[in-house]
Amino acid sequence: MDEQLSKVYEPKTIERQASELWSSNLYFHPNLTSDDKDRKSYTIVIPPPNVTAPLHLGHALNNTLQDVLIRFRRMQNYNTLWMPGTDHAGIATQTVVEKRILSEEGKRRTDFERQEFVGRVQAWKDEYEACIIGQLKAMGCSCDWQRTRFTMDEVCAKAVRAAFFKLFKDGLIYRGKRLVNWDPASQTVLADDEVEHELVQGHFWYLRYPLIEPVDAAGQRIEYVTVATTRPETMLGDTAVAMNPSDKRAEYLIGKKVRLPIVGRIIPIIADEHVVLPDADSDDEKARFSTGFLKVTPAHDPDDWEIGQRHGLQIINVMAPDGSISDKYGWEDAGEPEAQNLLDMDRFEAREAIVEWFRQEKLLEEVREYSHEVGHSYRSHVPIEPYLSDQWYIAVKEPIQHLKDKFGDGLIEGTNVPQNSLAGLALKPLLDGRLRFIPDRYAKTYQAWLENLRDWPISRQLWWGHRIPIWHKRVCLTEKNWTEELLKIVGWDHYVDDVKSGKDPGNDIIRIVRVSDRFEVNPNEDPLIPVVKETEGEYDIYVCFREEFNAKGKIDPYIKTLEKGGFERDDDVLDTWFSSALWPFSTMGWPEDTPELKTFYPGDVLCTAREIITLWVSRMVMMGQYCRGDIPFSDVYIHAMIQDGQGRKMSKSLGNGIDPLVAIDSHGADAMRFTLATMTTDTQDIRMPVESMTLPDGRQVNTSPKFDIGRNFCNKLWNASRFAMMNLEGLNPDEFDPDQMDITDHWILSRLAKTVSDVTESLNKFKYSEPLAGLYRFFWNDFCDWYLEWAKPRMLDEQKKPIAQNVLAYVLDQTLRLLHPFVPFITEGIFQKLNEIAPIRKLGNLTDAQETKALVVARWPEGLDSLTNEDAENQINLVQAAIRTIRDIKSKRNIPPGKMPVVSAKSQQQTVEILNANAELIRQLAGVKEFKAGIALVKPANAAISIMEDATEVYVHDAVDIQAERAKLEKQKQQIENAKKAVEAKLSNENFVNKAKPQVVAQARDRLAELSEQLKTVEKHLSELENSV
RNA sequence: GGGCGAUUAGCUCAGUUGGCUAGAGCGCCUGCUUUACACGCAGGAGGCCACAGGUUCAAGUCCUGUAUCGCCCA
Repeated sequence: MDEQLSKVYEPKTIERQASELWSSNLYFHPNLTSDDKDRKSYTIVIPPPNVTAPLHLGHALNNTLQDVLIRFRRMQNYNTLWMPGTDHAGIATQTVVEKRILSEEGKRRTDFERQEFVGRVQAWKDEYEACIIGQLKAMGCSCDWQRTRFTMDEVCAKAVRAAFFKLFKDGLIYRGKRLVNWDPASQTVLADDEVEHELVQGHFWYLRYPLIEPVDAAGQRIEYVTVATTRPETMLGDTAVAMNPSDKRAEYLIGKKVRLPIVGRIIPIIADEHVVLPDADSDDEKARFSTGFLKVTPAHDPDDWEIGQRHGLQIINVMAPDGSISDKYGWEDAGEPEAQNLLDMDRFEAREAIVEWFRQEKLLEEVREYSHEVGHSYRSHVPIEPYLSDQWYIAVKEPIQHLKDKFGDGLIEGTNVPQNSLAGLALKPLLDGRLRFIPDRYAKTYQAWLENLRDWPISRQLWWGHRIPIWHKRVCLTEKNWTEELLKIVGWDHYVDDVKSGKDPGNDIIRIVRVSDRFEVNPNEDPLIPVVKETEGEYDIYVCFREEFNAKGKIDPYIKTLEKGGFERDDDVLDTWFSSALWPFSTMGWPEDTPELKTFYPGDVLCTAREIITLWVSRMVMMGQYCRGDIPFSDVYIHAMIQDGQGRKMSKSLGNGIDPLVAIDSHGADAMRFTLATMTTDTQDIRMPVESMTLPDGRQVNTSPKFDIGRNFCNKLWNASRFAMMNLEGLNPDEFDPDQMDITDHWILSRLAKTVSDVTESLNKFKYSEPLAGLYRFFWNDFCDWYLEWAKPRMLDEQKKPIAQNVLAYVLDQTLRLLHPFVPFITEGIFQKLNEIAPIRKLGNLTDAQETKALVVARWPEGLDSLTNEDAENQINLVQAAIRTIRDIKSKRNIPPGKMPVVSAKSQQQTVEILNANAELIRQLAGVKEFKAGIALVKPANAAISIMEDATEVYVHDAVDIQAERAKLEKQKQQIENAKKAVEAKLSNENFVNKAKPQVVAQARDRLAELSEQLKTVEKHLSELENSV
């Protein structure tokens, strides 16, 4: 046996063997046959990792925690599904591929055909998907690999089209002109939560705008107004100057006009409450920097946009999509030579030039230092530009009429969120308690986000992603041509008929929108919009197809006809979160009502990091409710973020990240999992000191000494099991007789029983560190340090051996089961060997570890309560205390471990009985020749003494050292007196005695008695020492 | 600017509803080739629980404020 198992645990082999066992038996692949009908299901859907890059340590944590949960539930006989897969991560992946192609081939995206470029990204995706799945497998994730999905595979794409159609049909998707967060570098729009705010050292520039005519204000002549701005380049698009109506100067200036420098545009001074009044002493920084005059640039600032809307101001966009100054995107009065000079300059270059111009013209009044938050693209990291752009939006606060019956209507109390709006569908379950966050403080983040949610822009100017399933044509409809034009749209006449007759429109949804005012033609009311002279103009026609129509294969000829008629498919793709939102059910085959959906939806847990709460969790709940009518999971577990030893985020740029595969190589997958799980408490951050090391192949990589914790544990588990199995040869369950169990058997079974219930309870509460700490204590400090040591001589005794063997096998079996969710490989490996050596682990009628071929599907321990034994635990506690006391004396007196002194102890009757009954256990582990306790024993003159907590006196014979003895007793006396004083003070306080809980008072009294007894004993021996000198 | 969190042994962290004589692992010190394990065994040292007030018989734990650090969101 010991030949087969090496002394040091070597993870590689065991990891490979266990993986093969699991995958060849499809243990992670739940089948949907009828015999599983009665089992409760348990579902976790993986938050799909990005295919942008390999997994980092944060993913390792995230997936370890999910795997612990799913393995725990699988062992509890739930029908478990852990759905794996990856996310296409539109902008991120496209960006990395673009970068790679640029650096390796010097080509840009636009040098490729769209299909060709997408193919290149696809190749990247294939590479990284394989890498990621490999990493997950290496970590031991028990995902259902047969059902692995990708957000852009056909199963998910179908769901995306179906969901889009549903939203479009319900009128929740619309096209809008808005200021968006524009990333000029990647030239795409970003959602609010993709904008990172960074503190930037900038300036406030004070620019003078001359009035057309000077104004007399209370005898003072005003020739110009001064605006303060942090972004002078936007002044080219100014269409007003605003001031607060309560400003003293307002009465003279409102309604007057200024000439915009450089451009020469004449713009009005308007009144708006939004403008901050200047106040040099204010706590409000804005007031300190304000001049009272605000330049208004509706096309380049969100606040100004609002002001523009309120006052009907002109909207002038002065930039090209790449952030350079341009007169081709809405700026029509750029005729002045000064303005012409600025064209094609980058926005920051233009800033310099404009400031310089003002300086030259003596219109620059002042420049002040100012640090402020500036939004940056989370991808390209350039400052975002508020940019006017046409985008598709989802109306998130629009009530959805046909969901009124199911979800109710009207506003959710205390909010402006309608119950039957998408935001409402996500918020309500939280308020109803059906959706839970763990730790629950995160519920607040979720709630606040939903309550303040604005419409969700879903279009992205990318090539990598789900292309928006809309065909569009802009036509000029006139009184004369409109009938003919509309009839060109295949099916428009049938469509109108269907809608009018109340039938569900069949294969498509068609929307016609007048460009000038966004008026939408309603086929119900205006079946064939009679276009008259006043309504002539440009119209946008949008067509979206029903997914079932697509499925029937009828769509292609239809589209051909459309395209012949001048329709084009929208170029943009959907926001990545759109497909992520569908992930909990798109992976299971929605919109079909598949067996998977019936069995595993709604799921149970989403396990993720806190920045995902808004991006992902909320949208999954929203779309789960909307598409499938139920929440996708009831528990959202939010885990910590891993930081390096200095509390910094792990990142590529800092080079402080740890590759999970490196951790697995250096310490083993189980060790990594153990460490990650043991560090997982309710906190927001985990600090993981990072150390650089050189691999045998010369690579310089990062790892963490923290993984030693896990490795040491695995090594201990390995060796204890190895030792146990060396002693289990020939085990015969029939030779077990419960009456012959000794106290250590009763004790370890009692400790096991408690550990089982503690671990189970903790896991039910999503605790990780707690159950692992409990298991650590049980396995290492109880089982290894004491039980195994006491069992050694029993294994040499033919009488006692069968009992010890059976208990040992059983306890080891149960321990492996409890540890399995945390350290699956090593436990499975040991379990397989245990099955060979001791196939049946049962203790007569007491308990039975059900047989099973593999630990991964073994039953979770339960129902061991009858094995708890307080008497055995109390006795062993006392025995252990006595052993520690003796060991301490031996150590202090420099008695070599091999030397076996005679030891006696004096105590009260009950203790004496316990000590004598277990004298053999004490002799064994304290290393003494003889042990005897008595109530009236006298300390031999040459004995060293130690006084235990309960005042038991322990005498180690032939070991006296008067000096040391006295010092020790004096020190102990001091300690006891201090403790005694504190308790006495407590007890002499009437309020304490009267007000504290009775058991607390009783406890204090007991303590006092104990301390008095100890003190008496210590003093007695001190005085004896004095006398003996 | 809004929200959340952290501050306990040299380091990384536990410490449930106040009852603490404040724990663990690593590190440190002393001893040990004790036939499972030196990735180990035995023993030990080490803490005004960030600071200042308050509530309470009792505060690491509850409240208020201050300081430092971090994260999320706008």
